[in-house]
Amino acid sequence: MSEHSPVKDISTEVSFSEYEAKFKALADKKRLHILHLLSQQNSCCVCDLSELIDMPQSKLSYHLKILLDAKLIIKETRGTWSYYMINEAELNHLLSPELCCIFKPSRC
Amino acid sequence: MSEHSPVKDISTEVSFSEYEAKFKALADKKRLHILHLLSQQNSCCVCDLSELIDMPQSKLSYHLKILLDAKLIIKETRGTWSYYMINEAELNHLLSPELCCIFKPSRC
DNA sequence: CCCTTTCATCAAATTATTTTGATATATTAA
DNA sequence: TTAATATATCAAAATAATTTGATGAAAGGG
Repeated sequence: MSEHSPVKDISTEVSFSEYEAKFKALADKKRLHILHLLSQQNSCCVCDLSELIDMPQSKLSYHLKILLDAKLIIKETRGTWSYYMINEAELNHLLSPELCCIFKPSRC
Repeated sequence: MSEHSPVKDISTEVSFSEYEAKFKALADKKRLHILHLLSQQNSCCVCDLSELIDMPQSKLSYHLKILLDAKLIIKETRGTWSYYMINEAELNHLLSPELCCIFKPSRC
């Protein structure tokens, strides 16, 4: 690695950690399914999603938190309801245009 | 999910499994580092990579296998040496152009 | 043939992630 | 106020992924 400056190495390190978290969030069939469902509605509350995906609420909340922490989805609270929606800008930054049909709301 | 045909559901299922494996392979700092290093050489053998990344050979082989199984890298055997290189087509299909500077050989 | 190098694979130990069921908080409705 | 609903979080159990050190196979050199 002799041709790299320390500064570049540090910033690359930081990127690796950041992307690790985002790819980790994507690295699960159930979460890909959640993203797919969210991409088909404008926004969706936990209880509706729980029925759609046939998953107990605590399990779903666990997975939503992982997606939220990775900033792949956005949360909006109204009363006791939590509405989740796709963070399209973030997915655009991360994924190829070819993947948009599966994981992003705006169709190809 | 009433508005979807079974066929579409099945193919989406298949996609989810396929992408799960690929994102799982990307979901690790060490493997991102390996991809980054490979993207800076045309190809690299395990022993050289092991020194570059300062990682014991068996551990490195474990991670290379995960990347190889996900088809994110390509392996070429010559004698006792195994040379690994980035599978650029696959990464292009998967990742956004913005990520190319970090994980793909051809610079932006 | 024997020795060395390169690499893959294995089993055991360790560590991380996920699932489950229970509980807690906040909001709304009666 | 009481009851019901929506959601988050917790701790324990269950699963899955990673690390480690050892072993073995294949190739090449002397």
